[in-house]
Amino acid sequence: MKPKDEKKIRQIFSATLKLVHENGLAGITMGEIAKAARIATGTLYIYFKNKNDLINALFTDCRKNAVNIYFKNYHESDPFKKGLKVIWLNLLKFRIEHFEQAVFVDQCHHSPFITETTKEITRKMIQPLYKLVERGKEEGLLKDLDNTLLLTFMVGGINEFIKYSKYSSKKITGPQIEQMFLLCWDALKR
Amino acid sequence: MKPKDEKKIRQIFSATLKLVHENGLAGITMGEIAKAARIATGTLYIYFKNKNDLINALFTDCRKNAVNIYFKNYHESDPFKKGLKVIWLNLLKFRIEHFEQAVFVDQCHHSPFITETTKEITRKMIQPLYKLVERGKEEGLLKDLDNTLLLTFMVGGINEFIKYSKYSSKKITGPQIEQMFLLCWDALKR
DNA sequence: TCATTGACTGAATAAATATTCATTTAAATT
DNA sequence: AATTTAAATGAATATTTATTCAGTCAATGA
Repeated sequence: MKPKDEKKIRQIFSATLKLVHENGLAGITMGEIAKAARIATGTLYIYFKNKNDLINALFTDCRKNAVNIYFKNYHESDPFKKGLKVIWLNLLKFRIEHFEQAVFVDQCHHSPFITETTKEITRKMIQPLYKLVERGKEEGLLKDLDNTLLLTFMVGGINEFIKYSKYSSKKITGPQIEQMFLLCWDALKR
Repeated sequence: MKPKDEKKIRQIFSATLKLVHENGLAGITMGEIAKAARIATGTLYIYFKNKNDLINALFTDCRKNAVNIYFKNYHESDPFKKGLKVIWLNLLKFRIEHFEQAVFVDQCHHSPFITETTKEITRKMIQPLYKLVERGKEEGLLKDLDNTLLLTFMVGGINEFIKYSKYSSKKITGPQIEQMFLLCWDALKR
């Protein structure tokens, strides 16, 4: 028998991400996805029960990718500020390199495709970041405010800047990255 | 003859915003919009040539609403920090009260509906904010960095925090607002 | 009051899109 | 090499959705 080609799933996923980035969730059809993935429309239905399933599977996949990367190279033993910067850079890098995923995930949050259970994944994902901020407060290095407040400021600045840089197709430079972290740190530090 | 009912346009707009907030751009149909606006499907086509036109008109309307509000109560003669806070509060308040518009506009940026010319509106809209930041730098109060960098950090924190608060349906409190501005100011100030 | 005009309706039609399925193809097993 | 099994195809079908239109209604001006 012929086995399923696991590579096809990657093809389908990246075709979908590309199309959603260009046209949004509102602008994708199964036909176009298949074409972009260089397979027949019917083949999509071998790998996914239907459009809904495909989108939900891709959403879950994106979230997994993201969470795997956040804590890369972070060691509890590092001094707090250094550790924070490692994670902050991971967040930044991931968002720059996988902007398509960010666009897709954002759109999914208001869409008829994603189920409430799938959304739940996102909430679980950010738990470790809460711990990080908690540590910073315990060490007296961060402002003693809502974790959410601190985290959203940390993430919001990154997200917004990358959005603008992508829309105006300007590359982000090394010095800009340093400056961004400075802004972030000045905001959060006690 | 019977005149067009201008109130209907508002009905159509707010029905569309409501539906997009719930189901995203991918989840709206002309039929549902009509139903939510309590009119017949055909009537939509009296006010708008087609779906595309409706969406573009709504987009333009949203942008106008936003820009009208940003500089409310701001006087050049106010000291910089006070003026900044006025505008910052306007941004915040608008985003909280018209979150549906924010979701809609965001989704439109990656959609097959919105034309490049319509998007141009957004770019023009933020020009006055650049001037504001420029003033802060001239007065030596803000960090001497990219305007875009400063602005995106100012806006990004707001947007992200509101997003989280809406998704978890937690009301934003007065003290939180003060704390948010503190974070923002600490980030931007020299 | 009546005639005219254009808004308004919603069922009918057209167009777009998701999904199925008969057939073909390719890998694995005997 | 022959047989089996499931993947792969893409045209056909089903479904959903945008758009039209013939008929009705309501405001206006003569």
